[in-house]
Amino acid sequence: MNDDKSTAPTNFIRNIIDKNLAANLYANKTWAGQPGPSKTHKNASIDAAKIRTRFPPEPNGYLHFGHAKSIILNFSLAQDYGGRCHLRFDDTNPEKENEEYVKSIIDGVHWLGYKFQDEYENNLYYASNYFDHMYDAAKVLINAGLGYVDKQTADEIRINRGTLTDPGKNSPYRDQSIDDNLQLFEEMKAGKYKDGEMVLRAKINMASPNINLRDPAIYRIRHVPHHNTGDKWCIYPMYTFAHPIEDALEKITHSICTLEFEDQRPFYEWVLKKLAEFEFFDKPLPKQHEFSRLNLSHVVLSKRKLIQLVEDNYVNGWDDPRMPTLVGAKRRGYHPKGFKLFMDRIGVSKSDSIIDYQTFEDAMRDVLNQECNRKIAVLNPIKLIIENFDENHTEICTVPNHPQKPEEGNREVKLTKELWIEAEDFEIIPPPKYFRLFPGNKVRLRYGFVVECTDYELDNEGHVTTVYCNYFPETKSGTEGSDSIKVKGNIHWLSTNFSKEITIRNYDRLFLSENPSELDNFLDDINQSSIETKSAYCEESISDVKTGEQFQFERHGYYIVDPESNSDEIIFNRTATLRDNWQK
RNA sequence: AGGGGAGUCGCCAAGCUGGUUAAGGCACAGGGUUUUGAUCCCUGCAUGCGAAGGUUCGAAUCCUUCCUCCCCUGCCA
Repeated sequence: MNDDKSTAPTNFIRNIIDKNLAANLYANKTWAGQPGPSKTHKNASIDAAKIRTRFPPEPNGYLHFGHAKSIILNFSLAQDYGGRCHLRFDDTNPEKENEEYVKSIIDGVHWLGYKFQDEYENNLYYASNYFDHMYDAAKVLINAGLGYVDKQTADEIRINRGTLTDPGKNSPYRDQSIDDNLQLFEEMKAGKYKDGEMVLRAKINMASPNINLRDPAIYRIRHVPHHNTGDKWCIYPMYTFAHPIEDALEKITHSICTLEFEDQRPFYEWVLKKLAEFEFFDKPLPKQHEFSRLNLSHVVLSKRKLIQLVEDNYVNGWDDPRMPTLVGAKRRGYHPKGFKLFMDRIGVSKSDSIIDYQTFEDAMRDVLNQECNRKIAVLNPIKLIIENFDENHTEICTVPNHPQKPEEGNREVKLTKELWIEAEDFEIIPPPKYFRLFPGNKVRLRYGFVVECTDYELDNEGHVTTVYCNYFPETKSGTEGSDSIKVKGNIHWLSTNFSKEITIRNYDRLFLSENPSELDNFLDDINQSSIETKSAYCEESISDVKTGEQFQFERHGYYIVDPESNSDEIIFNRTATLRDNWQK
């Protein structure tokens, strides 16, 4: 599974990096060991990191599968090219961000298996720690006549921005003197003005066909305390201005973001080019590259919709195993290695795409098959009584913990006269090609004996309650006679005397249609049977299991111990079923 | 409508400085192994690269026109 080197990730971003490296673009790039403008890095040594990438989340929500794509992309690039990947909180909007999200994001990145700190560097950064630099950068622009304080209202600015087809109109404050702008900007910072009263704008071109270049706002007034800087600031930079600066301060080489920022790239480049002209930054400057975000079928990934699912209680919180969040994935039993395999398989490109959920699930199965030891569980029990079996006898059966990994060892399971088997493993009138139990048919009790069905019993409603069999003592698994009777069917079982009751939560997809986001109301599309809770029997060896432990219940699927388990009740969440090629 | 992107097998995705039988994965179909109808292993699966023209000995790759889809008019990111 990990020898998936045939699918060796090659994508347009790697091609760009290869080309940049071949051109020796970063040969003279210095790094002072910490972020800063050109003066910080000026006399520093050559950066040991061949490239620098970053994952820059805004701490205003929980990480989801889409973030996982970006995290894995950026960190694996840094890993593969001998570089570094920074985790940077893009916390420039105090109204939405908080520490709780910061913590959960750090946990999520760690959970996926990535480190951003070691004995050499600690690459955990906050955009809010750069506010002084950003303020300085804004003044550089103002001094160069490239920035002005606009007293128009938000509405006026919007109207004067023009439309997609009509050019905008210059602000009456556009030609204010540099000194006035400087003074106004300082007064903004000093708290002299109210929220929204004025804004600092870059002076570019109000007639640009690219709306992002029509004198974008770069600083706004917000008298709101910040989770990191407290009351120090009442003006905050806009993302479009802050982001290129953050990247340049951190000497990022490849600034990778999603497609919707493509139109923003000219401004990103404008900011850096101007600041480099005034020696605020050194070359090489970071370059922005865009890839298409992850879309998964049968899933919603927009923050707004995710919040709705949680707040309106369609799911039980952000870590509900049905949620496409990282905390949900962890609780569902999705494995970090599975995420990486999945990302390798789907690649990175610029085309919009919707990936089958099946592809994701299949990558998980691949990983889980390797990672999980096996257990036996009977989920839908009916009784099987071996008529010719001594009711005082207990037969010890040896069971391998992992069929492909003998080094995982064996365990013992006890077989007695009265057993639980799956209701699905018996049919009164078998469908074509059915090779499990039916009257007259022989089947192997996995790891035990071959039995032949002699009779069965029904309840008042016609449901099978008990199946009667005779066993063939010479056919015990692992003995010479085990092959003396050939059978096709092979079913699992548990002694009614030696089994433990557990709780099972079988999860299924949360949405019925392929693309719920396209629907008028995605909430109508919720799968009402996305969770099924039931009690089941499991082998005794399950008793001392711990939260987070994962197993394959043979012939069923992959299960993980839920945190809500306690000494009285062990709860298992179904991560995924096994593939099933058998159709009736 | 102005600007920016994307269209290669059911779903992804290489290739795209022109020259190979158009990689690979997932899915699917068939076969083998197997005490999980799982895993694993084989085999098959685009005369075709959004469409139409053109250039060329030769085009998915170059040119022209057209079509479809996505993104952009926050003092969000």
